[in-house]
Amino acid sequence: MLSKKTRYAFRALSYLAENYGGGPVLISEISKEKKIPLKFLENILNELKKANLLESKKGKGGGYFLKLSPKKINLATVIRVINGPIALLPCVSLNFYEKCEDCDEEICGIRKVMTITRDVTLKILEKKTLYNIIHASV
Amino acid sequence: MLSKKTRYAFRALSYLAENYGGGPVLISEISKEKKIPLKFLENILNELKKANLLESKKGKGGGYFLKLSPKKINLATVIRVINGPIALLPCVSLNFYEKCEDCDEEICGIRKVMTITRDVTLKILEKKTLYNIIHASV
DNA sequence: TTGATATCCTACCATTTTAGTAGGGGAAAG
DNA sequence: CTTTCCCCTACTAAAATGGTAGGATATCAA
Ligand code: FES
Ligand code: FES
Repeated sequence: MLSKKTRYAFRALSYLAENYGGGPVLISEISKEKKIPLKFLENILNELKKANLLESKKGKGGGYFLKLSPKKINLATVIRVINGPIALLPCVSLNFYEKCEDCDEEICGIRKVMTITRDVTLKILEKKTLYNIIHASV
Repeated sequence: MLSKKTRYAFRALSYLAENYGGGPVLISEISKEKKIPLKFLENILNELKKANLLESKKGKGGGYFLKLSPKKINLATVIRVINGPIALLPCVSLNFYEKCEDCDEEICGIRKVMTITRDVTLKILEKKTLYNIIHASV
């Protein structure tokens, strides 16, 4: 399951997506509007910024805004930044690969199934963007 | 990601699947053969038993064995027993549903995408069985 | 150039989950 | 009636989760 933090990230990004092109949005506004603890949200937005999904401006008139168009930010990217691996096993992860101890990848049947699972999951999560989730006719 | 415990469960079940029909298998044998800490494995097998996937016999000649044929135990079931929900969000889970606070399910775009994701994932995990993972031509 | 505004950064903290360990109780076979 | 083996409760260390606190730093505007 995705962490609460990741769900917060999606909610915040939805808000920013809705305001795309409208200048910087205050953390405090997002916090209030989307009911996300302010200091926790601060942290989340900063991580998204470091991952190059957001930009920010300090001082009066400052705030956060999307660096890319909502159509160009897919859900897989967001999950990877905030939540970590999407695959169900480390030995199957594209971005966070780790070898399984005591298990031979060549013949491992569990791994094969999890690879298929990862592929179908990614096919959706990489295709769906912030634009899709704010214009939710799926 | 699946917990280490879940991976242990799969390994243990694979072993039991390979020995299906051959009488009870000792915990200590599985532990040794699959390199799983014995006392931890004890715990895992017991949970699988309570979930009606395994049966056990005490005393000499005892041990654990599959209650059903390997073709009848699918991976989704095992994951649910040991790991919990398969869906990425509680509001999308079929077996562990919980409402999301501060979010309207009717219009929530995130939920819609996660529902699709859950469906394709389940389609695989419910179809693939222990039999598939021990005869791993996928 | 100074003050107000807002993000940035470091560190801390409580609670829960994970990954085990320890030790004995109790059924069954022989 | 003893050995074998599962069953059960309780404990624990370490990590992850879900936050808070407080100040540093950048920017704008009077
Ligand atoms: S190689 Fe990763 S589970 Fe077997
Ligand atoms: S309803 Fe669950 S994320 Fe919106």
